[in-house]
Amino acid sequence: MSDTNNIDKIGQLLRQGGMSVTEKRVQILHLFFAQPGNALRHADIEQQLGSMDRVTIYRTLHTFLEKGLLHTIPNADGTAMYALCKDECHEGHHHDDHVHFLCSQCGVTICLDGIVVPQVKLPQGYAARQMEMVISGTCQTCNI
Amino acid sequence: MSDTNNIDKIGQLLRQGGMSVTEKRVQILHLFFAQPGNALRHADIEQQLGSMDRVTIYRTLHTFLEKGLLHTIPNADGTAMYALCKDECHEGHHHDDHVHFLCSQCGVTICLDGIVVPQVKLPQGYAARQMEMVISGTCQTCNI
DNA sequence: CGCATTTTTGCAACGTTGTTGCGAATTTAA
DNA sequence: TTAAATTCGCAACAACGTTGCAAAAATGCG
Ligand SMILES: [Mn+2]
Ligand SMILES: [Mn+2]
Ligand SMILES: [Zn+2]
Ligand SMILES: [Zn+2]
Repeated sequence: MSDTNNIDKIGQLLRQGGMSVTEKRVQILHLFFAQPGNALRHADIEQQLGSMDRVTIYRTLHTFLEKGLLHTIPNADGTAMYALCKDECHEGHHHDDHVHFLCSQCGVTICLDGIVVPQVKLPQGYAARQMEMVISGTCQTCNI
Repeated sequence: MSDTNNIDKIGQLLRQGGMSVTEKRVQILHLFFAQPGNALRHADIEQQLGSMDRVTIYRTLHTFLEKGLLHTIPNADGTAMYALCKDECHEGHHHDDHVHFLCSQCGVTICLDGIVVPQVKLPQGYAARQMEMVISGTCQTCNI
């Protein structure tokens, strides 16, 4: 997908979710569309966008999260990671049942959109609502 | 298991791992043995032990982690959770392949020691080393 | 046991991540 | 174009975690 196509799609997505189309939101969302499967931390965005205020990045990530544009990925180190949702996600209603991969060599976090989190049978009395699966190891690039 | 038995076992475990047996370590480990399947946060320990220094708690958790007495549980909110390892875990070599359950009602995090994380087939080129699975929903107690 | 050595603890100070309040700037809608 | 609503940047704060260092406690040995 070309860069201009991404920018068109971004404006459209924002309006669809009832958000105003601002320069900052477009810039941040553009980073995610540049590498669709990749998760980003707040710090990654701050670094790549140089001059944007920290608080604006935090608030934008929250907005995108609740509007169903991004989802979070649980990780052992304490920092939040965000990645693009598929089109089926909407405001307050996520459909992200895929496995996440964390490369312990290069640090990249990847959505394995094709791999669905397998069901497990819980002990009597437990009711599952959401299942998260994170696999760590070495990624395609680091294995060459 | 009785309280005195726990205290015996705790001293034994510490010596086995080559750690000195100190009052603080015994107190912290005792909390974990009091409710074996339950995970604890730094803040839980600080609250339950009242007068212990924050830094001592952090350092003790790290020590127990690297000695194979505790393992961490990845979670979406940014705080680290710790739970007792099984006997098969040793220094720098964990064997924790069980599913974790997080109750979104009462907040408890539980090791489902009997439920093994299922295998998944990764795309070509990825090499898995560790797999984490966290299921959230409502626990036995909250479902009554 | 008594004593020297090693390890742990508490305190203070600092770093990082994330949140909140508020006025200025931007976006939207009329 | 203009007024209202929203967003942005700054400052200040809070929570979580780390590091250096001196005092206290644990360990090992004669
Ligand atoms: Mn994902
Ligand atoms: Mn566990
Ligand atoms: Zn990699
Ligand atoms: Zn519960």
